[in-house]
Amino acid sequence: MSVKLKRQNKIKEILNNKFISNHEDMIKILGKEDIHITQATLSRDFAELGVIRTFTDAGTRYVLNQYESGKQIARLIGFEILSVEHNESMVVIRTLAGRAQGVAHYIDRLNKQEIIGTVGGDDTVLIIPNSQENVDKVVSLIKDMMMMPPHFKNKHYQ
Amino acid sequence: MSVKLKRQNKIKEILNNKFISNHEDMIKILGKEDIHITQATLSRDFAELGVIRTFTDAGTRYVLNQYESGKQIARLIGFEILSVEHNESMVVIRTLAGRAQGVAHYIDRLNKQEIIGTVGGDDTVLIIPNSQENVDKVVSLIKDMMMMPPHFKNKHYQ
DNA sequence: GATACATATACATTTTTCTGTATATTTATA
DNA sequence: TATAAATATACAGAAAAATGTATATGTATC
Repeated sequence: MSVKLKRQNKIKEILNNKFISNHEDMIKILGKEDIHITQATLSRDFAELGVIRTFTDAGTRYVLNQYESGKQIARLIGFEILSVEHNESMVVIRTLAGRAQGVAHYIDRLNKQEIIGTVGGDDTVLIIPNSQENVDKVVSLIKDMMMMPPHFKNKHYQ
Repeated sequence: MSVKLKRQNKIKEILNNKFISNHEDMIKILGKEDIHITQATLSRDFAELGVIRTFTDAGTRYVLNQYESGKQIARLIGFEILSVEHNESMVVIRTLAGRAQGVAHYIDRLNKQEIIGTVGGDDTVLIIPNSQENVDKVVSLIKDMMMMPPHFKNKHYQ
């Protein structure tokens, strides 16, 4: 696993510093760094890292997507959350110190109709449901999010 | 893995809502929820979750440690970081949107002598080394941090 | 300090994840 | 839209992680 971790970090570095327009290019560059993988593995790495294709004047370029982080974050977000509680009108999440904004951001991006907004402090996230009736629904949403299975399929870098 | 994830989330919930003073209690409560594990596995779960013992008037109590998050976060950090660059005097980390404060916080807590401070915005962390001479050292530190292997030993919940 | 109680860990096995091969599917180009 | 090029995925084997058993180590109590 540490092998995979190192490889994926190297891939990020290369994406940031070189103009990569297809899998083969990346595989060659990795090869020069003594990292030998097949196109299939790279395809999976791109998916996990949330790599996307952009279309520039100079042609197709693969880059990291700052917003869709792949599913790695989904797997780990549960670890950031310490508790989920609520009263009649809102849901309060306690997180590890310093991680509330990241969690709030992630929840925002779920774009759930039942959530009209979130506020993240240092270790607390406040979630405002769109109605008192939906408080329970929102709690379930959050808990599902925490449990989200790490299995991840490729489906076009989505 | 999803099994482990669910179990660990349940463990967190129980720690938040019950007074757990030893492994056996937790194992029994999990059993009622149809989660059957041995003491050895619980010991490992506690370690991974960063559970600590506190000493209250009512006796020993196991709780989540908001500051020492176990090593799960170490694994997460690498995925949050998109790039690490520097100039003569400082190091700049780009992160996934909304995750810079979490990364900055984590770096702060490494308590490295070579780092005199960090500032986290939304997707950018600025790291101030204690001297221009140490810029490279700090970059290495960050890269090592990203690669940190997820293997984790128990050593008294440290 | 000896004994009992509680927690951590070495080792072997089971389960899950990772990877390559082969191939299907998708995307680009004529 | 036919062909070629590029990427994704099913499947099987390899590698790594998770778990239980047995036991060692650590902690509390007398």
